[in-house]
Amino acid sequence: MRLNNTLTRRVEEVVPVDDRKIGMYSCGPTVYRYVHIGNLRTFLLSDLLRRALEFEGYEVTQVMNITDVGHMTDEASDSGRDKMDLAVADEGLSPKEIAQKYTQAFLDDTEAIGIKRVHVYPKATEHIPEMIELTERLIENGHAYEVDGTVYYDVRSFPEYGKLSGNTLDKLRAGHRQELEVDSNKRHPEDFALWKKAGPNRLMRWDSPWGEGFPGWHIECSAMSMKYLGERFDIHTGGVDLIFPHHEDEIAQSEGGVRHEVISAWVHGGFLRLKEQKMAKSSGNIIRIGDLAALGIDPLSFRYFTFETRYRKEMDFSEDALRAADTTVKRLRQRMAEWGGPAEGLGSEAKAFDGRFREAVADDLDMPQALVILNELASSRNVPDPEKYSLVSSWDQVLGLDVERDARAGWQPSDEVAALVGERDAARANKDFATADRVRDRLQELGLEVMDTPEGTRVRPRI
RNA sequence: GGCGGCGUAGCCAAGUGGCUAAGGCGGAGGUCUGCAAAACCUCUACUCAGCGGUUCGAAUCCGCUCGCCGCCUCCA
Repeated sequence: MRLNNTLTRRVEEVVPVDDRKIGMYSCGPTVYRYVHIGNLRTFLLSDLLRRALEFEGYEVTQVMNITDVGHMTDEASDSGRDKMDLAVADEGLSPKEIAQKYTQAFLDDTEAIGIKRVHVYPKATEHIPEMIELTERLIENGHAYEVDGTVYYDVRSFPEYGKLSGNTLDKLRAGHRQELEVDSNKRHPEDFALWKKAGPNRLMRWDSPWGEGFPGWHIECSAMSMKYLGERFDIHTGGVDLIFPHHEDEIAQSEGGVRHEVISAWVHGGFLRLKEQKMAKSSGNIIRIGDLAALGIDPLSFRYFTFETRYRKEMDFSEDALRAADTTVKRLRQRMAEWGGPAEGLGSEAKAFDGRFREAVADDLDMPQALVILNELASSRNVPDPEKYSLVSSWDQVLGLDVERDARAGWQPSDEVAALVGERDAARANKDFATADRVRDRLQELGLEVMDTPEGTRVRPRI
């Protein structure tokens, strides 16, 4: 497996820390609102990567945080409100109920698009002691300082700050965007909070060595990733927007805490744009996966849709393109049903296709290429149908499109349909085409595709 | 202001120095059919935002121009 590593800006071979095992951490959802299909594109990337690694025979342990502590609407000043608190106010539920509601919604949405459950979903609120412990360690190591109940990370104590995003301290200074309100307790404007003192109205608060407060945004990922995957692991995934500051700060915290490199490869997914813009929950420019059902689109077709563009490239969402993907997926399932079932073994042509498919997937998840190979196989005249079936069904370990659905279903006509088919065959035998056409219209009204074969009328559900 | 990305056919989108610029959807024609449908076959960018340059050779490298997007504040 070769992956584009944001840290080195190169495509590199994945070399696991531990032989054939891979530890992988994926930034998860904040559970005070629904996720949209833009978020899901990124979660799909982590699922695809996990499946691709397993396809290559790695034993993957995947961890995804559930962020159930709200972050501030305005991180730069104390005037911002906590997002979880806002949700609580809006919905009249407790923080715990809000978190439960949206965690379940998140799991339902990911399941609908074929995302496998990860191995551990640690919740931020259940790891406050670990975060406090790491914060203490950072203070001991000279990377952090406390002022009035808030603990800050001293970015100048970490010379490698900026290595992920390119936002090194001199660049940050040079490009200071505007007059952001600077917290006067910070030694330097670029310092960020590890632990924050709780204001009087704040709902979610915990005791700490520095008084009552709550964790900073980035510390949960450092604390929880190292708890479940160890202080040295392989891959971290997330959306491009997290590169800075979230992942940059996470590196400073983790490496400052353990004094060595923690994560080998950082993999970031590009945005899904809607109407030429980033899909943002705050602006309401969003579509949820549940909205697709109303369009008659299989949620798994969204999966296929995201495979048409390389994961790290920005892509545009359009209903036309999604419908095209939906048609392709449904046809593929139908062809699988036509191909019948798997073969005993594979011929050399089929093996060559398999090698090409695997190579594409291993090449930094080149799914656009993998889909080309899939299509070429489907229309190849040199590969027997059962071998096509075998290959596509094994590739579905990566694709996750439930390609065998139609083949498995073994659709059976109802008595009514069977009677109509008999009627039509009789009419055609008598060359009574007026009746035959009338019956065909009726079958089509029932949502069926009507095909004449040497064996007579054949029907199947229309896609 | 700093950091980064994109602009390829009606739509989505591969390709990042060299045979005729992938593939999907859509569209057109054909074979088959009583007519259809399905399936299969053929066609659908003399050209890669524009203008210069490097090169024997560029969609691919360099420069400029135009248009668009993201991060730098919560954010997939």
